[in-house]
Amino acid sequence: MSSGVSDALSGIAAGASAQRAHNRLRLAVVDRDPGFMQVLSNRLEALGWELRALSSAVTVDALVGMRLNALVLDLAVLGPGSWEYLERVCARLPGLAVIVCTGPSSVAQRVRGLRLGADAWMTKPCHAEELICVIEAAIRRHRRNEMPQIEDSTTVGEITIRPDLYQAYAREASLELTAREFEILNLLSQSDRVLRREEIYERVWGYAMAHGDRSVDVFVRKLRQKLRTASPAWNYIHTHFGVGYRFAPELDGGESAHGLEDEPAALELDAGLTQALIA
Amino acid sequence: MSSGVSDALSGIAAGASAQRAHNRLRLAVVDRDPGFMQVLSNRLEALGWELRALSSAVTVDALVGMRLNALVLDLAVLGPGSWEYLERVCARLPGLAVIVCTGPSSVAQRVRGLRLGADAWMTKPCHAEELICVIEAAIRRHRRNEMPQIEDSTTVGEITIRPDLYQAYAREASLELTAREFEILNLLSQSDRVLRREEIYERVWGYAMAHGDRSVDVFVRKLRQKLRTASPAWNYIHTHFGVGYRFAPELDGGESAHGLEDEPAALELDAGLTQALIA
DNA sequence: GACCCCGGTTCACAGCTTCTTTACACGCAA
DNA sequence: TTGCGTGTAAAGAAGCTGTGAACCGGGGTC
Repeated sequence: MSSGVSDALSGIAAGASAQRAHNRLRLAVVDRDPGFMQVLSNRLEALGWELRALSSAVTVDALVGMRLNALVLDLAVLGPGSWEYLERVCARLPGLAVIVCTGPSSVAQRVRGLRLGADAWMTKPCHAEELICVIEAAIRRHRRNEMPQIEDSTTVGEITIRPDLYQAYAREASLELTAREFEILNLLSQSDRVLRREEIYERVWGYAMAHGDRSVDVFVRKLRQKLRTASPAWNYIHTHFGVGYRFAPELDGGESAHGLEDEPAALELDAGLTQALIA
Repeated sequence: MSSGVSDALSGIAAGASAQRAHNRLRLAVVDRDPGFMQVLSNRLEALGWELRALSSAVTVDALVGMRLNALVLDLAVLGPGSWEYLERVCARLPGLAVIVCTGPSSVAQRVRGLRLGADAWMTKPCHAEELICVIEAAIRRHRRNEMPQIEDSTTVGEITIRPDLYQAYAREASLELTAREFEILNLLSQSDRVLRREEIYERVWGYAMAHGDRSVDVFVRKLRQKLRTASPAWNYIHTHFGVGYRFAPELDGGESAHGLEDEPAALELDAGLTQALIA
């Protein structure tokens, strides 16, 4: 185990760069029209996007692995079961921009597709430029979501969280968190409310949590363990039975377990709310 | 409303209704086609949306004041300067879903509109159902981003309900409600009318109540118990024999006997009964 | 190429909280 | 008074979470 901050740096850098590779937009297109793909490919290359051309449907899990920003589907290529496929993709990857781009269709079909979770419907033949704009419009909103990434280091209780180093510290000593542990701690620490497991999973893993998955619980256990050894007098992660977890530094002995007055977080929250309402 | 308790009551009623209004989606449409508006209006009313029909452009500040979820624009109505208007709206309200719904257009125009920040482009004439789906898709995406879903904490009587913490408080002390208890209290507190058991069950459990199930009664008992110990002077949950429960904070000693307060309740009861009999 | 290390995932079980069910007493309306 | 609906209490069932350990796969090392 390394004791200094410096050792942690190298490992962190790797993790961070992997994360930052997100700057290039990643797009997958399931289509079989070579001309269409060619035009699209040229245009996207000029824009610096990463294009993945697929001539047939891949498993949803494979899509998860691709870490896409957007997906363009030609339902005709998928054949029967295309609706089901569309639904599964949208359910599993709620943060993914899904655009259906296919031949002539009825209103009912378009309604169905949009209701299943597609973000937009383009009718072929269509201009590549327009399709790209539609994709951009869909991604634009998803992107804003990832904006509130606070890069400043914050201190809560005895713990200092440093997003720039992908690590947390207690009295100068690293907690030796793994990348995923850190992401969860960071997420929790940025929210004063109770976070449901599904919420945590979706924001950290990037896709929907499978029913019955207990990964979040296991990571919370590991986090608690490391937090306890680093800062034994404090209690950071609180369980809300039947709901999820909430982050709030509390001194162990102090019976401030439940109440509003001793929670500075509550005040901050209210301030945020009124601010939001004014705006 | 009678005096004394009335102050609290009116304030509460206002708070509750404001809360409820938040749940309804608010949409503004700038268009001059009466037939189109009529169809849309009918459909949206069935969905419970709040529609604001505008026959000409309003100032951006006015739009801000409307607290919309979505805006549908016919560029033709706006006339010259429509692009500029679109751009200003999108820049000022990044969280607003903006859909352009207008007559035939060129690819260049559509590209321009989307680039300026519109979320989707529909070409008239179009089917109302499809337009609604497109609006829904745009809102859906925006919603996901606005993570800190505005969950106001409300205070009724001596009780403060905090959805962000899944908990209720009385004089700074937690009521120690379980998740389900909280959900029921939260539901009741958001409605000032009598709620039938079936209604409560369906909205909290998510499926129909089995005949003879008494879970709701049991939970109401637990809630009353916790409310009583936390706030003994008040009465919050009222039983309407043969119908269901109604939430309304009332001071215990105050003999609500003198009419004004009981009258509306009686009326509601009758309404509920006839409704039940019809169903 | 074989091996090891590490982080992440899955599994099983214990302990506990919560929910449901059931039974009986009480009160309201006819 | 009678019948039905509601309040109350408690026990059993069901579900949730904490925890330790085994398993698996990728990446680096020898």
